[in-house]
Amino acid sequence: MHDMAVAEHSVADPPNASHTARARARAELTQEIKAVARRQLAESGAPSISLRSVARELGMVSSAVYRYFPSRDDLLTALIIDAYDAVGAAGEQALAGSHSAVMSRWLRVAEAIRGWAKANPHEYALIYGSPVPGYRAPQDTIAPAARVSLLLMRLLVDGVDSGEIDTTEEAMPRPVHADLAQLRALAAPGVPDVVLSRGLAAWAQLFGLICLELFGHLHNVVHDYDAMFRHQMRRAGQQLVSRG
Amino acid sequence: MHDMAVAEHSVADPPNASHTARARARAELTQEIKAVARRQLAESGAPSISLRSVARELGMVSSAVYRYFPSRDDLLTALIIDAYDAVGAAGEQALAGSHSAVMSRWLRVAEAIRGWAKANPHEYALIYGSPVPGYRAPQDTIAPAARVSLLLMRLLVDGVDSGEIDTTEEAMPRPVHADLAQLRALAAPGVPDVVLSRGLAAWAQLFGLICLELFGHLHNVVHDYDAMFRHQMRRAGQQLVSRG
DNA sequence: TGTACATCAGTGAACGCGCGTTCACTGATGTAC
DNA sequence: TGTACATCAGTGAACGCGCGTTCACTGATGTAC
Repeated sequence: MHDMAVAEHSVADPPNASHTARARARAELTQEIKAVARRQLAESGAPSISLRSVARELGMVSSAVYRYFPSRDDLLTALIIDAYDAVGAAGEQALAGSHSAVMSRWLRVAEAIRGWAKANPHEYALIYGSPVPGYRAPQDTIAPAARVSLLLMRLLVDGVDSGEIDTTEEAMPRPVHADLAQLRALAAPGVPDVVLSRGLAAWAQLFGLICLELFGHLHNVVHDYDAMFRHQMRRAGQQLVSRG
Repeated sequence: MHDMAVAEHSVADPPNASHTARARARAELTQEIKAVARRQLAESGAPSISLRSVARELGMVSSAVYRYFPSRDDLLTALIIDAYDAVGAAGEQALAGSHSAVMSRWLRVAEAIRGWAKANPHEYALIYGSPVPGYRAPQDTIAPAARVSLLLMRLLVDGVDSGEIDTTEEAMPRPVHADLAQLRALAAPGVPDVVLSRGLAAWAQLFGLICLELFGHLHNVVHDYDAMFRHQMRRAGQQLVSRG
């Protein structure tokens, strides 16, 4: 996993301390601290994660945690990066070794993302819900955050290449075209505006539906969430593949 | 406005104290407390709203606030209700006296909701973002929360009545049909499953896009948010009106 | 293999802060006769 | 219109709590010769 990359380096590391007992202990405790923080996150949300309570739960004194994370924000950052990596991994695993139709791959990714979200609602909220007040995300979070979006981009590229995705052009407002052109250059070579636009629509629908479900806005409206989600994503997939 | 209804009654009211100086002062201070809390919400998010700091800013002692709100949670509830009412009002105002095509009404509502969200991002986050940890929404919030959704329902009913919305039936999984039937009975008489399903899709896309934008997930991807939103909502509107 | 020194992990006490909520109280505003 | 009593708004002090962060320290683990 990418888990440790940032955390390990968040406090100065000895240059070649890869396999000493100390280094192993350090790596393990770093993971344990994150695990405890994640448990507290799952129990009562991001704002109530505190270094002191994490330390307490680990049976160490609060100042000791500062050997591993220089501040509370750095611990939060590590959790955020892990969460992004976890959704990304969940999505990637759903597609692993699968070269089936774009439509069925889309459904698999969508289900995987929702599955992860339902299993880790507070982690989902941490990255896709309201930003934690006072917290400024550092650069380190950008790459992990992009990981899951790249899945959709790859799907679009593949679908266009294989001809599964309808690429009939449509009129596009100039500023929209400008943004889409930049996105194409960055991550989706050969995917025309229409398809990118439909991709964003599908994306918004996917995350919108998950947010509505997770945050309770479909309470008393939807009861069989699984069925509704699958049905909506099937529709979204159809509209992603063929013209609207 | 519906603003005061709940707050006023959150602490026992004198039976016929409608126009005494005391009652007016009470109503005004209730509003002032909410206004200050809203400002603090806008500045640093829901978790950092505190009765003490509100009291401080109003130049009163912290315990005095308890004459108006029996607890911090009740103040939060009042803010949530006000926020729901505000989006609802924004949407309703966008449609006031308009009997134009469903498509243009949809666009107007969508723009109004996004406009309100951009003007009041923390209030938006308060109601549509991650739930405030430890806070349990009381029954009072249900009706105001539904207000804005009823707008879409009315739109669907009107569109079906006028024939603007395509109602060609489609296969629908049984559990999905069950949920939609109940929704129809509750708030959208005469609107067939297909249309309700497309309505939910449009809804998810609308809120999904706003969340993605507001919470920073389109950073460096979209630059002209206004144009992109309008374009996406136009597409969503088309798919709402005619079969997918 | 052994010793001297440097690095690191964890301790314990402290600083300064803010929070929600309760309670007995004073003084002003309202009500009933 | 005037008085006696009840209700209410706001005060000030207190309880008990948790938080992030710093700092000088001890003792263990590592490194270089």
